[in-house]
Amino acid sequence: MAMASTTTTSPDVETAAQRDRRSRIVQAALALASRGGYDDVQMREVAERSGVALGTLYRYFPSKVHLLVNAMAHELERMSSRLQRRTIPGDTPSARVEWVLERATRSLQKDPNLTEAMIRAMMAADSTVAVEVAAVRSQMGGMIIAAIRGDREAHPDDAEYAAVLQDVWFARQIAWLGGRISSADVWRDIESAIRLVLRDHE
Amino acid sequence: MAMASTTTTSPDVETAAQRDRRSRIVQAALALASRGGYDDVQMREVAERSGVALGTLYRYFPSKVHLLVNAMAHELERMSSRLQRRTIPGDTPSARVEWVLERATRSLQKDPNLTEAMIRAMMAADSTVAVEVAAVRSQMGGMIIAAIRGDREAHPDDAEYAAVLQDVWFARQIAWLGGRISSADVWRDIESAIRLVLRDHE
DNA sequence: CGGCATACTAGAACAGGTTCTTGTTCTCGC
DNA sequence: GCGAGAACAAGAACCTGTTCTAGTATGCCG
Repeated sequence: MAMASTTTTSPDVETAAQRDRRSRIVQAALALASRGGYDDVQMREVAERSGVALGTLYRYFPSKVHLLVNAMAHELERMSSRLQRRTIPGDTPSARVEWVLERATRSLQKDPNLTEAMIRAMMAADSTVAVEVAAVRSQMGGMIIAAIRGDREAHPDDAEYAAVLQDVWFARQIAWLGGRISSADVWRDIESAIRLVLRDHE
Repeated sequence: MAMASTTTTSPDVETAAQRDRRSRIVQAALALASRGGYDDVQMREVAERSGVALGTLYRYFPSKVHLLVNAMAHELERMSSRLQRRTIPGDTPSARVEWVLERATRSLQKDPNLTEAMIRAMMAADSTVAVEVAAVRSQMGGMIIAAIRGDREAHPDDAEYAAVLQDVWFARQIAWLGGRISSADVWRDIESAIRLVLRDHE
């Protein structure tokens, strides 16, 4: 199954024009998501705004969910790379994880519509989006694990703690989207879960 | 805001025929969900099978999500009332919660299509479905809290533990739906979260 | 240059959730 | 029994995600 053949440029490699299109599409999606959330990201309008035909949009992103999960990965990547440029403050794993997750939560909730769009896409993801979803989770997991670890050496259970915290984090966001808890509750619940999960892991 | 007025029977109270329609609708939804999951529950077919007009279906359940979340509450209610009729085995909270959640998980996964339909509906629920979603969560939370407690007296943190475990439970179901983990992993992950969360609470 | 696959555009077409319209039936107070 | 309003049936209509069709442009290999 090596590189397929010789047609056009080799697969995987996009021309500059294509990178440009892809980027315009993601930007348009983010803008629309920010304006009115998940429902306001309408594929026809994304296509129009990014100056591509509807069919082309679907060539780049095979569904609305793919598009939005990709956009989320894009946003998390920015957040994560900003994080890696500094040392996480805090003397205990809980403190550091709280710092990181609070920052991420606040940063996302500054733009509730955008957050709603991304979280809903994550939830709606079926197995055809598994790869993209995995990218998002690994980005997020990486941030949490780094925070647990701090400057100490890795602990084998770190990944498990991170996974539970990530689950709670997503679940609380959903509860918030579902109007079941307030924006303030989101953070209170997450904080309490962090302490609960990391209580001995000082 | 007392009882509105005199028209028809008083609000809230359904006639026998209406209870019957509602029940037929839920049954039809469950049957279709069981046949092909969320996508196979098509409102036109639910209406047809339950012998009501599409408009009537929408009078009873204002959206597909409402319908399916209601169906889930319905199923959990059955499960919960079966549980209340016996003593939960196990000497520790972990053991009891494992017993309950494993039973619930297995019972649901016996019918993966149905489970998929219900979980997806839970995920898709926005604030207009808050009441129904709350019912599902409280049903589930009640089962977990009862298991934590066992025959001892209640502990103030029980609800918090139950909330985290429920979050993990839902999140793992989603991961499974999303094809990111296997059916076996679902249970393994939940079990490990139970032990993690309840480790001191013996 | 001549083919030829691929990418793209424009727009129609399809599918299923939701809404709306029109006419009928049921319920209840009088 | 009668009239008013709620509930219902039947089906058209609408909206948006997705797919399909026809035609055009582009890049590449011989």
